[in-house]
Amino acid sequence: MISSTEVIDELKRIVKQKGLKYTEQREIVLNILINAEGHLSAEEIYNLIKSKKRESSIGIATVYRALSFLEEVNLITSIAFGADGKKYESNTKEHHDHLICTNCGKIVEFMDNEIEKRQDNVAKKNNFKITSHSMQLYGVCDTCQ
Amino acid sequence: MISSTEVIDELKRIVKQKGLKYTEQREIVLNILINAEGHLSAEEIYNLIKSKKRESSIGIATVYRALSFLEEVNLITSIAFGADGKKYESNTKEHHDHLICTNCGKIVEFMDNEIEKRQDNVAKKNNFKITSHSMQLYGVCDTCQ
DNA sequence: GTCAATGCAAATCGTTTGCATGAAC
DNA sequence: GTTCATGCAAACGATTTGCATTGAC
Repeated sequence: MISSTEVIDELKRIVKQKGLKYTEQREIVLNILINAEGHLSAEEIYNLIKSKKRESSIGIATVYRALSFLEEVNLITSIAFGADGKKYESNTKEHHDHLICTNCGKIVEFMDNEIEKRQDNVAKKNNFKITSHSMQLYGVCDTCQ
Repeated sequence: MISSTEVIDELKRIVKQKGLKYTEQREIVLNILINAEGHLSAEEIYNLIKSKKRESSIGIATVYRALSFLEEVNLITSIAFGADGKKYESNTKEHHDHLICTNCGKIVEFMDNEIEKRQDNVAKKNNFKITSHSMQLYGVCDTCQ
């Protein structure tokens, strides 16, 4: 687990190293994801920014550009939750998979070392060099049953 | 594994039972998915129909409507492959997961009983009643490395 | 004849792009 | 001052909808 200031510093480092510019907007987007409980869509992030700090405006295009950039430099990760489109989470979190309630939308994160090991195994057997994986279990949660 | 005529009969049964109408279009879409090797998008199915039988026309909207319907009654399943949008496969196939090459798009299907077992376990521990799951391993395949 | 399904075109949604302007360096 | 990032609006691709017509029953 990495602290949030460390991630922001990392962003500054990457931006400088690439000869790019450090902007408030990229920091805001990253900060929101660091402090977010769950997984956010581009639109949700956009709305959060607009409602929280009404003095500074931000364009939805900038949110998308920031998200692509942050994912490219591996500070955040996107996951495609069914039809709902892409959602993002910051990489400050440990790796984990998702249990999703199809009724209320509740998401429980979990991690199973044995599954991870077996996934690597499957990949090896098929001569794939794994870069990432995505695993979601869909069902009905405790309270919704 | 279920035979393709059985699936078509199943479709006829469901349609009748729901008091709906049996149309050639729904049958065509289902048939394409039954006979398809891999996973097809709505657009790919649409193009297949247009090229194969140029006498009968079909609208893209009808393809989408047929796909939603068939998924709803559980004759086909959709999977969201990253940014490429939804793809469909018929439920005649055994359950399996996917290994996806991020370079050439090649998809390898696999099945691991131990992983399945562990998934059920995780669900039980969290009091979820699992309805389905989706698992994709992303990486670079043999020939692309 | 009734009602659902279709085909088409228009509408909508999420996302991306072009371009002039503004901000970081 | 140069160059990258931004904001806006227009463009885009995938999917959905409204509506008049067609086809299954």
